[in-house]
Amino acid sequence: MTNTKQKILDTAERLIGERGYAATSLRHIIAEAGVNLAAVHYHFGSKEDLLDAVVVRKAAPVNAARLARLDRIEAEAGSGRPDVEKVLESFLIPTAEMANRNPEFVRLMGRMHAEGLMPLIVGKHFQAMVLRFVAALRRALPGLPEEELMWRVHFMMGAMSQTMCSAPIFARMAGNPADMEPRMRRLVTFLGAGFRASATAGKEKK
Amino acid sequence: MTNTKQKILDTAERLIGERGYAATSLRHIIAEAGVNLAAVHYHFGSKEDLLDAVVVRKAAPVNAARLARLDRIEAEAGSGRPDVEKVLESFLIPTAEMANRNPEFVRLMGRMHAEGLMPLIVGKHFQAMVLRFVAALRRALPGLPEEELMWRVHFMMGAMSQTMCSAPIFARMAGNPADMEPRMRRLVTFLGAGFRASATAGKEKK
DNA sequence: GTCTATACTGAGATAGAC
DNA sequence: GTCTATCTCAGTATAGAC
Repeated sequence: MTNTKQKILDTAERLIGERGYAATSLRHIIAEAGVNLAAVHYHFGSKEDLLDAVVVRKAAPVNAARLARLDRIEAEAGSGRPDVEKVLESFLIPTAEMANRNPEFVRLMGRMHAEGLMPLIVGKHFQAMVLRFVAALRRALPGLPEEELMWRVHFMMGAMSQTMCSAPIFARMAGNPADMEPRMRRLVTFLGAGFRASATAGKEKK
Repeated sequence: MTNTKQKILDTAERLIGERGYAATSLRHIIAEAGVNLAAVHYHFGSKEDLLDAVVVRKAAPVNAARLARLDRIEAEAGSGRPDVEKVLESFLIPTAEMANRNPEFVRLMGRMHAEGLMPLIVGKHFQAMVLRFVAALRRALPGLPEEELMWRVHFMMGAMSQTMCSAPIFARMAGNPADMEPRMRRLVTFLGAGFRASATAGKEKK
């Protein structure tokens, strides 16, 4: 990778983490990086593709950790059912670990979520990993209808991305914003109970 | 309200619902509405304030329905504990009802969420209503520590806003995208179990 | 009070010279 | 690979007509 490309990535990561994607202009980035405006389009094609490169560089290690944990849990379960909470932990805890090692990661992910850019990025790069987790949850909850499972995964994704960003309204109780582990553990408890709920509990009342 | 102001609101609502906020320029809106560019800034001040006016016009009836349901539930409960699921329903079902009567509402709210604009709007106009729901949940779950309750409300908000927009990845299972009632009922079941979960279940394992 | 015409600043993107 | 110059389009601000 050329020096110019590296400088653009590093500067973009820092500025987007600090100010957000929409509020960070390419001109601001290139001024701080000391490179030319056209170099961004030469190396990345567009502002959106630059963001993509920045996010992938941060998120790839997290996804690797997630899959490693999931591999271990599935090996332990053998042909039996994996534990729902353990599967959820393998998905959520690596985020917290990455956040503790690399606080900018949280800021960047929080920004992406706050600006509604996560679905775009997730769809491009994380879909395969998510499908593996859905399969693990399916084995953990064999009685749950497939459609119900998919909706609950949907709910989980919403709660998770909300939790990864410290929305201003909740900032006062966030404690150390970079220490995501406690809140991720709360989330595992919450989601675990939701996933275990009987699918028909709310529908038989009619 | 003047005719010009009305036309701007109607056109902005339609175009933003179709294309999103960022992708809809003021020039596009005023061209379709047949009004002058400066009229937008005269009546609304800025593009963001225009969005605000559009959203409030749609969301005010939903909030009124939510509070009416909550009033009824709290009256029924008297001095006892309200039912968690009923409180959640009073928050979630009016959204589905509005969606069935007025499909553009869902599209607009989905766009707002997808572009990360909900926290901004919620903070401005819905905060008081949310606080009433938090109070109702607190009475419904007297054993739950306050901090845990606040995090679970946080999780709920994430799952709900995710559910209100049909993310492309889930579009295939959305059925009629405007019929949100089934998915909101699934969400009530899921969240109800999460809220009822023991707060210490996930923390004693250490 | 309402609205129009017009100009200003800054954004992302691109063509072509080097 | 890199840079200069330029393009189009965005949101915003203001002066003044009705």
